[in-house]
Amino acid sequence: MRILTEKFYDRPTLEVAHDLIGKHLVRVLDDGAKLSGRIVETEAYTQDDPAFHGWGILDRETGLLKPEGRGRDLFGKPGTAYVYLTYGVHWLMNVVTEREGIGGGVLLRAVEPLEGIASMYERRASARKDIDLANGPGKLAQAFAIAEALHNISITKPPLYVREAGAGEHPAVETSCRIGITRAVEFPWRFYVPDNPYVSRGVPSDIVQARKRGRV
DNA sequence: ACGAGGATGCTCT
DNA sequence: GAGCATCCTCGTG
Repeated sequence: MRILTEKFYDRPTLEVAHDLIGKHLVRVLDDGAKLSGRIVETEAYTQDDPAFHGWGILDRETGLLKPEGRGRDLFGKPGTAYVYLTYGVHWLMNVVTEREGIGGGVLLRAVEPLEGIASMYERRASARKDIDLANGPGKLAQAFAIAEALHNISITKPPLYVREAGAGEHPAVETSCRIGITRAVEFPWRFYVPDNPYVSRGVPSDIVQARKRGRV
């Protein structure tokens, strides 16, 4: 099955986020063991998006990029990994999108494990069922041994890449607002496979905020 | 079934 | 010093 090339990621971020659903994320460990999973949930982040890590990198007056800052690498080459630590505890993985110089990223939020499941359980101590292995962005990274060392590497070849799915694997895709954010909560930029049990249990942030308001 | 709270370190629209 | 693109555990029903 074909590996997605740089060209796939060199497109509008929302299209990439949508089209990644159903594809297979593949990780080859140092010992050669292969892990894979079907992508069932993604989120898009663009340079015109206040929730984007690179939001402050682009100077809106001059159009120039600041040289420093965490989100700088989101303006780099499409098809590279953007891996960062959140809450001081969990690694999260994005795929860089859009041509070099334009900011964009797709957060991989959940996969349905396919290969290397026993290996995933070794790193996911609290997982009781396959569903718990990678149904969230932090869990996914842990199951697939994705951390700082893979930041900024190309994801068009081992040890990390995405491949086409088999014929007939074209799941339905639904959208919602994104999960776990406080800015631009109304952007409907989360993509997921409806009724798939491997999708994360998170509640979209627009709903979370509406509930909060209702309680006051 | 929820909901609350803690962990833990990096970044700073 | 606050705020995280989160996850886990331990309460109460």
